[in-house]
Amino acid sequence: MTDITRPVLPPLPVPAPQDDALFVDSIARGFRVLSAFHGASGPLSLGEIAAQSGLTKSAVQRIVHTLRQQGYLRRDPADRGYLPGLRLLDHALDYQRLNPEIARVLPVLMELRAATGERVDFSLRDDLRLVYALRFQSKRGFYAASLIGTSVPLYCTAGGRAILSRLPEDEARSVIARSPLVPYSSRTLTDPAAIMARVAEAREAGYAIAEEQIVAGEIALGVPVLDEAGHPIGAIHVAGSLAEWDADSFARNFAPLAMTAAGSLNRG
Amino acid sequence: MTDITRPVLPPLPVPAPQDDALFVDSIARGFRVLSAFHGASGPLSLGEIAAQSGLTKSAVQRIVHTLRQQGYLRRDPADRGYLPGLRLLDHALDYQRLNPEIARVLPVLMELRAATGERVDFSLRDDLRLVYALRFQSKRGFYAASLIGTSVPLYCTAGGRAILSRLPEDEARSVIARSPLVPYSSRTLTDPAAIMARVAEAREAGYAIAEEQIVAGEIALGVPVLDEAGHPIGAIHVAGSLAEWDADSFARNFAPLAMTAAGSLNRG
DNA sequence: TGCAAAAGTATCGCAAAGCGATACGGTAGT
DNA sequence: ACTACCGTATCGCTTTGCGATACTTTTGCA
Repeated sequence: MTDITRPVLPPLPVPAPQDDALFVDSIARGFRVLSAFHGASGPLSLGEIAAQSGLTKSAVQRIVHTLRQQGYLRRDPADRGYLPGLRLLDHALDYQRLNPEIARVLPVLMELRAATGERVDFSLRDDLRLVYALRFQSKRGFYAASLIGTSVPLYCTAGGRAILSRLPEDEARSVIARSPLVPYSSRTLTDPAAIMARVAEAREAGYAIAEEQIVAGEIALGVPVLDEAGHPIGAIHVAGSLAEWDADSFARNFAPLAMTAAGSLNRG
Repeated sequence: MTDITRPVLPPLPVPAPQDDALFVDSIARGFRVLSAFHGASGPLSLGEIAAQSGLTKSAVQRIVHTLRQQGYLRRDPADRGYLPGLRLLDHALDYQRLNPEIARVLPVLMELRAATGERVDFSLRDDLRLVYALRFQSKRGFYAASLIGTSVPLYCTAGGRAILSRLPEDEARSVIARSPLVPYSSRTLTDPAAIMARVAEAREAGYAIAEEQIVAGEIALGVPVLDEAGHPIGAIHVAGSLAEWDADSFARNFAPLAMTAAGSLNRG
């Protein structure tokens, strides 16, 4: 089984600290502290947090104190450093509950799960990455990576390419240019031209297929989900195992279902 | 299907703003703003956030500005007020990844899911409530309430009673006394003595059974998960439908499996 | 066993940073 | 057209959080 404590994806596309303005609110500092854990694979000490977040140990001390009071941070049970706290889940729940896109997609995704029998999920775009927002597992499988909030890059995922295929050509190129093109598996495409070729195929077909771009043995089919204006905001995935399917049969079986599902969203 | 935008549970046991000290960091203010959404069932305007959080509109304005920059808040796509932002999921993921209890429980829970074929989940105690941290659905069912971060009270859930059964008697009483004893369904027990009686049964049996305490038609079995010191920190649930099971057969089938699972954790 | 390194806690004064009041432009809904 | 109300902007005052320093405790290694 995969180790969930370790970020599955090597360099994890950091979601741009939002460069808009330079001025640093102390609220932002609080989140800098929490964000220090994005790269962590275990409890963090005050010093480590300070190093990661670029803040003084003093500042971190005070902030950690507050965050602990509020339940957003806690000590490691074994008393080695600090860990993210339970209260963070409350906010994640609010996000899921109140997000209109998720509410719209949920029933359709459930139907798709029933129709395909495979793992299906819905993820939302955040600039260069795709963040899993809903996931329904299939009967058995890689539960390990099934956590909400996991994110994957656009350039090497089926859903990501499906999204790129609905962006203006130059914007798609820009996404790829700005992405760190690291190979996650031996078959990950890292050549911009090759990626754009796949994107073009996806534009034509209306869906994208990705074989083992992230995880060995996995095949995924992605279709874009659009907002009212027709801009891609996320993607629906159907994911299966290469032990049971080859690309052609997978697409033949599931592409129509997935596209119907997405279609009902996009004009419904 | 249930409407996920509305908090399923009426008064939602607010997780105690942590009264420890009165001094209010501005970081805490930031979270006050985010927490305003806990009671919301749609986008919130600046004024509504101000009202909910007890802050000035000016303060809220500034805080919201920062939170938006950082991606923790965003405007409603339909341009009516604000909604929680995607970045919140990043932190929820960190919580799940780095939490040692979750890492410990995950494989056991997967096994239990396979062995039972029913919905199983793991939740962590936060004072008076139980917060869902991991959930594996069964083939079909109430996906609606399946979101991570959902919380339920201790006094009327199988897992909650399982936890109470491992607390010192007076502490269990205190939990019940401090809980708002509202009936979620027509069969919810709200009499402290009756609840304690169930807790005593659970202490004896090693597991707790709850029929329709929260959701009509649902039966749940809960076993406590302990830390090294033997204190209950959470619970494992197996949940099924009363259409397929009665309490006795449900317990006969799943109590041994669930207790074995928890047992392997508690002394492993 | 004992020493060194590092972690967590505490204190305190300065100045930066956020708050509150007030005011303005835009958008609905009446 | 008028009236709320929402979001945005501006600007002093002073609250509030930061940084430097220092102390106690725990960890890890010799």
